[in-house]
Amino acid sequence: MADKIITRFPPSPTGAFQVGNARTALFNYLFAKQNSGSIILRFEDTDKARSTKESETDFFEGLEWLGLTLDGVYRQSERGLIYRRYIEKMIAEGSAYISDEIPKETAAVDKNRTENDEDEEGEWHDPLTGKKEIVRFKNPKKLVTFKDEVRGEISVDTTELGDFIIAKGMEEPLYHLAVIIDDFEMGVTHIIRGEDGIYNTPRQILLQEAIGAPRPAYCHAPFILGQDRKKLSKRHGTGAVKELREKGYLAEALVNYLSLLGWNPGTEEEIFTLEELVKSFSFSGLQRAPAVFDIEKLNWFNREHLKRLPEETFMKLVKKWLPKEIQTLPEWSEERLKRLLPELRERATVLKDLRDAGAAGEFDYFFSSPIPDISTLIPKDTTRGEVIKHLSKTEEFLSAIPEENFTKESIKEAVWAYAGEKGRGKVLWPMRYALSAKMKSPDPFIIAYVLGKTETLKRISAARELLSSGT
RNA sequence: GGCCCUAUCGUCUAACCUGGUUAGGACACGAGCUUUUCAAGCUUGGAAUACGGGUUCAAAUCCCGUUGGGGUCACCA
Repeated sequence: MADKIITRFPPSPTGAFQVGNARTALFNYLFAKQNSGSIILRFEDTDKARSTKESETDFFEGLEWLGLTLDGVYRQSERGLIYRRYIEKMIAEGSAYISDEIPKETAAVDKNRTENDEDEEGEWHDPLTGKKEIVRFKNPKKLVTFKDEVRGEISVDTTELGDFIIAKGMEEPLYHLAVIIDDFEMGVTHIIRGEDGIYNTPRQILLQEAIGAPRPAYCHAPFILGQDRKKLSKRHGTGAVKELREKGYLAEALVNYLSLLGWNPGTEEEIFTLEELVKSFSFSGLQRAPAVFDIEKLNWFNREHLKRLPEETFMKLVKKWLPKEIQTLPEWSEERLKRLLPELRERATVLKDLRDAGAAGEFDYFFSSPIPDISTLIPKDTTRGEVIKHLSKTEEFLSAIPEENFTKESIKEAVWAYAGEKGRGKVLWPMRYALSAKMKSPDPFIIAYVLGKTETLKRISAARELLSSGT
């Protein structure tokens, strides 16, 4: 009987939730769910100086938004007593010892280290380091061989590591120690992380062996890089999950795209829901080389997922993203908005496009009568008299359509033959412009349908009268 | 820099393990069609096995080297 599969997502809350984090969380989630297991969220906040609550919040919100529900939350900062137990035991058993070495005197150095720059080179030293009980690991200095699900067998000689430091105090373990104690205590069976974890693995294995913990399975996924082939960061402008959310990307789209960065399902399918990914995910589809994040492809995924949204869901999003001002326009109505939905869905890449276009007045004419410009109403090579005639003909055709059958198709059908005969530009341009007063817009049939029969006729006749009496 | 990993269109990738494909798909890009306009849509085109050596009847595929890229070398995580 196999043990329950348990994976974990262990971010250090020292910065924003990045897409790289998101993908790691996603893979852990997929693998756990696929095997009816669970996934733990563990904040690795043992570095008190750099950990922040804001960062934690960003991770929580991002994870929730993506729909990755985790099965438990831990903070290493709250587990001091647990670590003490292990550290004391290791010392008692002789696998660790207190080093009386004097701390490095580094307080004055690196003071001008750049803020907020995670890629900064060079060592960082804790200026506050005082006299503490530095605990070192008694390194057995041997060759450690482990299996990585992506790269196969990896062997590393741990001699060079020396008696590395594992704790700054009895309740202050360093990363490696805290990790293996937590993974052991939490029953973690599979460790899926970024490829930077590869070289952490041997020393963690040494530590596991020292405390008698079983060895979990390891899987190291390649990194996600920016267009410059450097690790994705704020510098690229696309790294933060929160930013993508604020631009109106769909969580489904991001999840889908991220899943395909560094992994492939072995088929030519590309559109997946989270549930489908849970079914399809496998370590064997993981790549070995890093992948470059391409916002254009994400855009495509977003459009695809936008198309697939149920109407009610899309309607809610539209109401949320459309500027409030539009919703106070004189002719605003939900029915009209509902008829407009297909058009909005087709034109938007991200939801923010709706907000921007709305703020730019692109949709105003759907909810308030526009004032057309007389000369623009008249196409080239057309006389004012002709336009008046076409407009009144159009009115006549549309009037004949029963209210309940006033659809894009019937509207087009009603005027199409006449427009073909007289010249489409000469008939359709005035019609479209009379309805929208915009140089660019969807076609006149769609606008008329959205406006409804009454309003459409009203606007066309208004334009006609404007021409007849115009200056 | 030492050590490790890696290398197919601009990007994500299939084919590699178990040599024999017109090297396939998607994004992006070009062209055409359609269209009153703008989008969308449809059709279609260009685009890659990093380089150099081997092994073999045959190499994207196996081996070696070069080059490029990534990772890693903390009292950070």
